[in-house]
Amino acid sequence: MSALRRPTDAELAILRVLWAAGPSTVREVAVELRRESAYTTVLKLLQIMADKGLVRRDESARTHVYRAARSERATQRQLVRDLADRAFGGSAARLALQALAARKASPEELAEIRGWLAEQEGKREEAR
Amino acid sequence: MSALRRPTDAELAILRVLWAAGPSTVREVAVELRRESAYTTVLKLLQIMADKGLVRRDESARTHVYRAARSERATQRQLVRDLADRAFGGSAARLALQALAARKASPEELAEIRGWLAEQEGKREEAR
DNA sequence: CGAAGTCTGCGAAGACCTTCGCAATTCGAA
DNA sequence: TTCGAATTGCGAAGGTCTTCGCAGACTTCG
Repeated sequence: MSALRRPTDAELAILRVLWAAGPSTVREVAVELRRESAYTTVLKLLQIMADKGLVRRDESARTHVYRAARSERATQRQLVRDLADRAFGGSAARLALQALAARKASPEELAEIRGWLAEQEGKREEAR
Repeated sequence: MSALRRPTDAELAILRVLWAAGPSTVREVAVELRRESAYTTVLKLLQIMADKGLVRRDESARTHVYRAARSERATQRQLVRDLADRAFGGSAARLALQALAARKASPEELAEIRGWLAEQEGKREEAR
């Protein structure tokens, strides 16, 4: 149970399915990834992920049901922190700036960022 | 020469040294990473990285000198895009927001973000 | 009941990553 | 020139990741 390691690529692909679809059987996940992986590959990965603690397994029925152990949010944060440490000297803000420069943001996303900035302003006001 | 793969952890650690120190010998890199890797490990990694095209090797002297093939900026962008694709549905802006939420930004960094937002405003004005 | 289909567990193969010891070569100093 | 130190190249070992075939158990349906 090495809970601290970041999910691998294949694991993340499976987690994405689980986050989007909720608790799922092996078959459901495999169907969602059909072009990418054979059924037994998905099964094996889910078993390994259960060992690692990345997913929880409900074995009450013959056909097991898996769900993500951590939320998409929490996992994203972990990945962001990890990347910030490995490639941005620990600065998540510099990572954010590179992200903004790397790809165009939609107007909605820009609005969200503006909102977040305004929130920070508010906090600074309070702190005076 | 599989130029498209992202650098591994150990490779990134070496690249960080090369970006910070400029072109360096194996020994210089190894000294910088002394607690983490033996000399021959660094050597082997640099050789592999040269094969992959991650670093360039100057062999004109007996002691070879290595330098990063791509800038820190460009590599950061690649990593950000990669993470956006793997964990944020391709949206770099959502990645940026998670990054901002994940760790406190310094006032300077906040100012940079404000500046970037202002720049976006300018572009939208022009587009009218 | 019996056949066909589905599911899990097992094990193994191949790819990559990271590590490092050892041998051969070269350089520099005594 | 000869010896010791430094450097490169080689190859192998051990780990993880990803893949999948196959066997055995269970279910369903005719």
